[in-house]
Amino acid sequence: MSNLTLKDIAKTLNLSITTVSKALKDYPDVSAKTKERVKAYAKEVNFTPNAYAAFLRTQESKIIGVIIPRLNHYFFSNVLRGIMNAAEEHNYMVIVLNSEESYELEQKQVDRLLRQNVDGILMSIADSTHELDHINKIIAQKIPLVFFDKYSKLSDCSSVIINDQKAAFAAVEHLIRQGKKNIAHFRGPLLPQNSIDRFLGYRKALEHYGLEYRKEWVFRCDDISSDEGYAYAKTVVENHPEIDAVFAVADMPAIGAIKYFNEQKIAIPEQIAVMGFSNWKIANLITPSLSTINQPGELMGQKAFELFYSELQQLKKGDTVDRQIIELDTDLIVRSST
Amino acid sequence: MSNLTLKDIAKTLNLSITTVSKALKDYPDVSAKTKERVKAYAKEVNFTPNAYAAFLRTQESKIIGVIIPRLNHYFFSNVLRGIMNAAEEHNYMVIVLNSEESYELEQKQVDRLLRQNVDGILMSIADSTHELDHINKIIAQKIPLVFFDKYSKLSDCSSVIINDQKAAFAAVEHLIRQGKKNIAHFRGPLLPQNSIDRFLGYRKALEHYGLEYRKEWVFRCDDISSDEGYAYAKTVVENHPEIDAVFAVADMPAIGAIKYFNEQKIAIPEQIAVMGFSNWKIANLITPSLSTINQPGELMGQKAFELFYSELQQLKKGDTVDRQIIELDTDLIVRSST
DNA sequence: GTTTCTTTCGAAATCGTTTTCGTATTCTGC
DNA sequence: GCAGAATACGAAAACGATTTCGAAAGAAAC
Repeated sequence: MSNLTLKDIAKTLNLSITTVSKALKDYPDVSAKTKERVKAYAKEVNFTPNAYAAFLRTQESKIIGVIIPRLNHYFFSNVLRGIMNAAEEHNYMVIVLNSEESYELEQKQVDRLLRQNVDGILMSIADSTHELDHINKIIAQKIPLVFFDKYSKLSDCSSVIINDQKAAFAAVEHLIRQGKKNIAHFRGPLLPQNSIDRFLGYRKALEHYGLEYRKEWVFRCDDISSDEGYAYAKTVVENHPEIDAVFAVADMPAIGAIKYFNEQKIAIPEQIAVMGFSNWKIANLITPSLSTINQPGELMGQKAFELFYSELQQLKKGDTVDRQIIELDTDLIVRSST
Repeated sequence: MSNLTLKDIAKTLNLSITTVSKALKDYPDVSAKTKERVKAYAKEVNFTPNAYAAFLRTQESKIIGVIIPRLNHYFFSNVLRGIMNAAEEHNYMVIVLNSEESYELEQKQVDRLLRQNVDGILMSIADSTHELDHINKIIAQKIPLVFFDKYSKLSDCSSVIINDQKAAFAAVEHLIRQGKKNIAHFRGPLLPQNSIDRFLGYRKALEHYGLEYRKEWVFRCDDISSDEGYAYAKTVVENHPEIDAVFAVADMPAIGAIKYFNEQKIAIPEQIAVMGFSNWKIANLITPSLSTINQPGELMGQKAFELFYSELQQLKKGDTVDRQIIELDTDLIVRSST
């Protein structure tokens, strides 16, 4: 019942362990008849080779590690789902670790995964990660590494990303086309590339449409929280009444802003329009529903796994791995807030 | 550099593999001097024993499996976080699998975990799970099993749960104390115990406060979605104008209802009050903010891991395991929707 | 000086699988 | 009937750590 071994099968079938193992793996030097017999019995008793013993020889754990900065974020949950479904198809297990956006924790989690001898690592870099020793350690060990969403421009690894700058441009362009002229930006923290790129997309759109960029209309959300959005919305209303639209780095600050505007009975989008980024589930549930940019989370996870898998195959063949960067399309989702 | 072994250490220190292994594990039959030498060197070269080789002897994988019905649910994300943090403290890795609320998939995932030789399984049963063969398989293999949130009344396992009935009672009691007399219930599907218990709590509260239970005021949300809440809110307004409060089985249907009431300019909570269940992040962000029952997700995850760990220790000592059921407290969160 | 007891170490078996290499048997062609 | 090739199987050595058991060396006791 509980986990029988090759030895057990060999004994009952009066064969050697070797032959049983080879029969199950379709080695050419086992007769068709014996193969049949072994496979039939193996299926009957529901035999599965012990993963740990197998590892000792093959050095393949059939496990990948995933490090994400935040567990309870809708977007990352979706990515995780995409990864897990793709992994399942290829019979891979997924160990999930959490960096909590902390550089130190991220280093530690990388170490844990390396110790576990995972076959590959998929990760989204923490906002606070400023050095890449741990990343280089992975690369040095020749373990496939794939970034998703938040990557490092400094190390050339396979990545699945979106074009944040282009997406932000589209978002702001939409606001402009709705007739908005004084568009504020609730930007993210200074470090992660996404936050920078979205800010650059904002600037680029203003420039492209001949609108003036004003530093005092940019507010920084370090935690990307709804509270920050709420607070800045208050600042906007009280100190910058000329502002007629807000483009936020993420849905959370946008929703916080909407909450404040709702409370103040400020008409959205007539008096002030609000644009988010990410298309969290919640975006469609608030009143007014939030216009935003859709990030394809599940697809991103799936592609990330596929990149890992292809790198692994190349490594096994001894080829040099060619690292790819896949840029996924985003969609402008227009709802009632713009 | 990359993963040296006991053999390597033994060679450089001119000791046997045995002695090195024992020194690292503080066996009494190694001299203090040798222990020092070995440990110092091991730390210097950052040695960590190969988990797979160790497993072959100890049969301990230091990995637990977690099966959750939905990955991108705020509540389960929080539970996962609690599990992962607790696991990390005890140097355990976590393999996460997804049942998508499907009985078939749940069975498959259990099989995968058993094949992986995890040291324990923590799971929340899928809504559609109606048989327990896979559960019994786990128990038969003497692998610690802990349920969280959604458990099975039929198999006695350690569980971490909330008292859904009591919590629902408190929610409805609150509505009654606010002066509401005609309280509808958007209940969940027929199968999972939570949904049943919340419904029973609703009935009990009505009964306790001398209000009539009316079957036609109970609406079933099979998907526990906001769309269902929205649709039923419409039904309520159009067909049951006497209803002055809604208690929903979860935040999602409650939010859907609020969306509809907002659109119809029905005053919340004056004309109709709305009560959710779970306290998702979103509950505090909509307008009006949603009163709800707080479920302590992270704590639940932490406790679930601890139950597993204590069962494991008992098993290792050869004791009979005593299975516990931990009931966590919920809080009534009163916001603007009631 | 002989015996007994500690202390400290190492040889070797083990976990379950994979894979190399060797051997026994049958088959082919002449 | 025989060399040579093809076919079918098994013995045994890995993989890396753990643990049992035995043995050497020194200390203690008489």
